[in-house]
Amino acid sequence: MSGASILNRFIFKVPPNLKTQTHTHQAASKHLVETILNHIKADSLSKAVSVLFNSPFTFPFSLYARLFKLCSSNLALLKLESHLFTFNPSPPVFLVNRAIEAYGACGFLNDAKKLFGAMRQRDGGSWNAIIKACAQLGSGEEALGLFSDMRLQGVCPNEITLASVLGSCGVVLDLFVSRQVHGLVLKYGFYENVILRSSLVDVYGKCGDMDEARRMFDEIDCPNEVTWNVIIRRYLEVGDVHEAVVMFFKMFRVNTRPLSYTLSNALLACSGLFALEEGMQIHGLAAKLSFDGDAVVSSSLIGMYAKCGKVGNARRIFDQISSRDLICWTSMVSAYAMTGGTREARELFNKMPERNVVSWNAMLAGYTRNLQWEEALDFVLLMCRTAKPMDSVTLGLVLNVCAGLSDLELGKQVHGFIYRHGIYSNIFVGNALLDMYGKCGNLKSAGVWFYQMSQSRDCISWNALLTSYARHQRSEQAISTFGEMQWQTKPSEFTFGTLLTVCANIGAIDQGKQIHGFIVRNGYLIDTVIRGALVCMYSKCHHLLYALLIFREAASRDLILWNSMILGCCHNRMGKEVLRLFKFMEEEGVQPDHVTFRGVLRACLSEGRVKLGMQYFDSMSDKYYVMPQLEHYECMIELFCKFGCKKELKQFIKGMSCEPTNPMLTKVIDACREYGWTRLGEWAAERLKELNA
DNA sequence: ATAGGGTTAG
Repeated sequence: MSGASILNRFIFKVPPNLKTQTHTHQAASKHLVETILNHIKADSLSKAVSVLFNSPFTFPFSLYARLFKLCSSNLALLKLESHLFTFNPSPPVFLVNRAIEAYGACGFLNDAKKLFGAMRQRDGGSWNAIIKACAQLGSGEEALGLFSDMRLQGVCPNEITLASVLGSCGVVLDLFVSRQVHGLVLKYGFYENVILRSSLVDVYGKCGDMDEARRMFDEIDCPNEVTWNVIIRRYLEVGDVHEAVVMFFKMFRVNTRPLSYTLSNALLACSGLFALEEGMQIHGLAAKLSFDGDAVVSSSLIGMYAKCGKVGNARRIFDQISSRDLICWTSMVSAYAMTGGTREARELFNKMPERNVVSWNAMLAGYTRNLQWEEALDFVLLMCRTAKPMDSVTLGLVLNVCAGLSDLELGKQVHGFIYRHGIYSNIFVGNALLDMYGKCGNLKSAGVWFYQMSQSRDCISWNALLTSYARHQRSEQAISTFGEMQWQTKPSEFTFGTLLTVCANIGAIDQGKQIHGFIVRNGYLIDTVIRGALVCMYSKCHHLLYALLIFREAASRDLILWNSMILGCCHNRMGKEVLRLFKFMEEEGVQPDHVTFRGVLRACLSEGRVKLGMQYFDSMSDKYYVMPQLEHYECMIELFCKFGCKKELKQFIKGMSCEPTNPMLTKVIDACREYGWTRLGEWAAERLKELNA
């Protein structure tokens, strides 16, 4: 559509001379202005413009100006502009400025630029209009270039210019240029302007310099609601979620009414902290300030409650929204999907009045989050069949599905698609691709791809590579990757969990200790995952005392940590310790699982406690509702064989709820030969023959 | 006549 507006202007014949306009025209014009105004009032802009367009004479400039401000569609804008120029070959500069602004607001940067370029006379407003259009349509460099042209031509920037220029700095993210513009704000004496000061807070924050942003903020005497919104949003974006919440409550203390978006940002911060209590407090404040039913606030409330696991609350909010938009619906679908309720999510998804990529992604993310790979694949196929638009998030999720299904072929196809569409520079997609190759066991492709994304790696990329090595027994490579990683990025808690497990698997006590030291020296938080991995590493390396020490230091112990300690003792043949630990665990009220019982039964085996072993085995299903698995049956059979308990063995193996396996029967046959239990031995041999027939 | 901020999905 570029150039259409210019063309339009020349297609029209020479405009009639205004002086020849008759009185009847003027009367008709007056009537038509009323009609147009009525259409504007009734929100039917296209009708208003149509009436104007079909009138063979000009209208008051103020009417054109008003319509330019309202114009939201390309078609209406074209008509408006061509009508204006048809009857007014050189309209006043301010009106052309309005036209440029209108093109900018509609996203037609090319038309805005052409109009600006064709102007014979310009004022500061023309420059402001074009700079703003460039800044808001993401052409920050161009906006800054225009600003420099403007100054070269001797046009003096005013406050409005500098506001747009700061907007461009926020697009370009250049701290150096931002400081220069900051200097201009001071030089021209606009420093008392709250909008410019807020923009400075905004720009420094966007460039990631929160210290400078905060200094700017603190210098403002009367920050308004936008200023507060900016500082809270920026803290949220740089990940200082805590400060975001603190600032939010500070805003209340100075009696500033928050914007709906500010409530949203504060709620987002709470979601990041899983801070249900603060979130509910904000919910209360929102209600008091009569924001209930507001779509923006409600969407964020739904997100916050879902993140904190309270889907019921989220649903109640959803039901109370006065007019639900697409985002409300998507938030609710996502709330169900992310808390395990993919069925409810799908039902709601099917009922949505309209959907966009985000809605489809939210649903797909639900399936992948809950490891429902088949459902996820069906959903992707549905998206393909119905030609739904996809974006980089969709593709990342599709790669997760490939990884979950270990479907290397499908993964390669997606890789091809990504390559053809040039989306590979997206870090999320890049990492998903790396993860896919790693999980599918194609370490060579993972390595090649990792090399190719060398310009754009982050911590997640390194972790993905490290985990692939760890998972496929390339322990030394995993450890050396950790060394290389530190040249490019800071390791995360996740990295240590994987690395310590690697050290545990190969008994690399020296490296394990080094990593432990690294964690402590660099002040990382030892969460339950790292603690469990440390316990596991030290006990697998036969440093049981260290393991116990770390276990004891834990403020709270979850099932995983108990299991690590129990299995660690098992590994060191400390059966008595295992049985004691299990008693303590029961006392703390932690529910054991099948892993716990693997340790407990192994302890009974090493301690020769046949009776106790039987009691624990029975208690699994009777008391703890843990289904015995093959490993538990195997352990019991070994227990009976080792200690020569013929009667118990016979009763156990014949009463099993599953068929005895090959190794189980072999073990029984060996035992029978050793103890001379001929009949049981014959029975077992017979079963083994049947099994292998 | 013209300025700043901003909700959802991984």
